[in-house]
Amino acid sequence: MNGLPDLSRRERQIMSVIHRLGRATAAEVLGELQDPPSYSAVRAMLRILEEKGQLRHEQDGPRYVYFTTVPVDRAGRSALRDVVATFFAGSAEEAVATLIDMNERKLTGEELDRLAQLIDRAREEGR
Amino acid sequence: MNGLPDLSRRERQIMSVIHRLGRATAAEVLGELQDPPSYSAVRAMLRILEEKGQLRHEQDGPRYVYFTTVPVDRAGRSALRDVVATFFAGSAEEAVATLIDMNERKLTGEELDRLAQLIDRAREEGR
DNA sequence: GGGTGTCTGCTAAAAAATTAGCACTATGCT
DNA sequence: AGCATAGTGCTAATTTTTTAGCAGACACCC
Repeated sequence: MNGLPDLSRRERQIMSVIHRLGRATAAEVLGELQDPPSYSAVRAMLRILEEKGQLRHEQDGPRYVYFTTVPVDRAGRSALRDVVATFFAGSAEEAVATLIDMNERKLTGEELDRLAQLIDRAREEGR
Repeated sequence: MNGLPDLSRRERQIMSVIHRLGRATAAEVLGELQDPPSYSAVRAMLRILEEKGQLRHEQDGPRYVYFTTVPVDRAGRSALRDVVATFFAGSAEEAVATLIDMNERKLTGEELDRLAQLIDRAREEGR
């Protein structure tokens, strides 16, 4: 039922940071963490996440730059699927409605136009 | 940045189950878990989650029925906010588009109609 | 009445996560 | 050359999670 592999607390925090940033060094990850642990701790986590196949790294000069193995859009879908299943009784409609409601003031006219178009297209697909 | 309190792995699994079910006994939670630990383990988790203020319980005859302190819709919003921030660079539009895309075949005409209406209304609000 | 099943309370053990620290290398700078 | 800085590799210790197990209460059924 759960698409994401079971990660521990810090592991998830760190994955979240790297998904946000795209790529990141240990120092950068550290900088993003709210209750920063030691540099060492972060490096250890990165190493473990790499062992678990969640991350990979490239050498950039003297340092490692980490990036996720699963591309962000795929991970995003997976995360949405979980949220919908857990909190919205599997109803994508409810989730979308909530998202729109939450962001009413933030969504621009253009964005809303594009979404309207998207819905139109979905309606046609479903015939 | 993260709305949900930091829970451990099993703790999150269990919270997820209870959010799905609404209310649940230890046995019911156990039944929902994919790689079921012992009954005892589940009970311990429930107790800890209650200590942490995530759950509360009522007595139902001889047994405890647990439910979350944060209502599911509020927790759902929080979860969506996190997902949008982490995987969609903060763009609600992208998240909505992805949700619709993921569910094109699943969303009924009626659901799409309601969403279209919702978007119309949001457009009017934003003026 | 006695046995059986299902619950809680509690405590202790095992496993996993998380952190810290030291040694070593490369790089850049003066 | 010599020094400071910023990295990695590795190992060990600490802390938190996670699990198991036993004892007692309560209900139910034969």
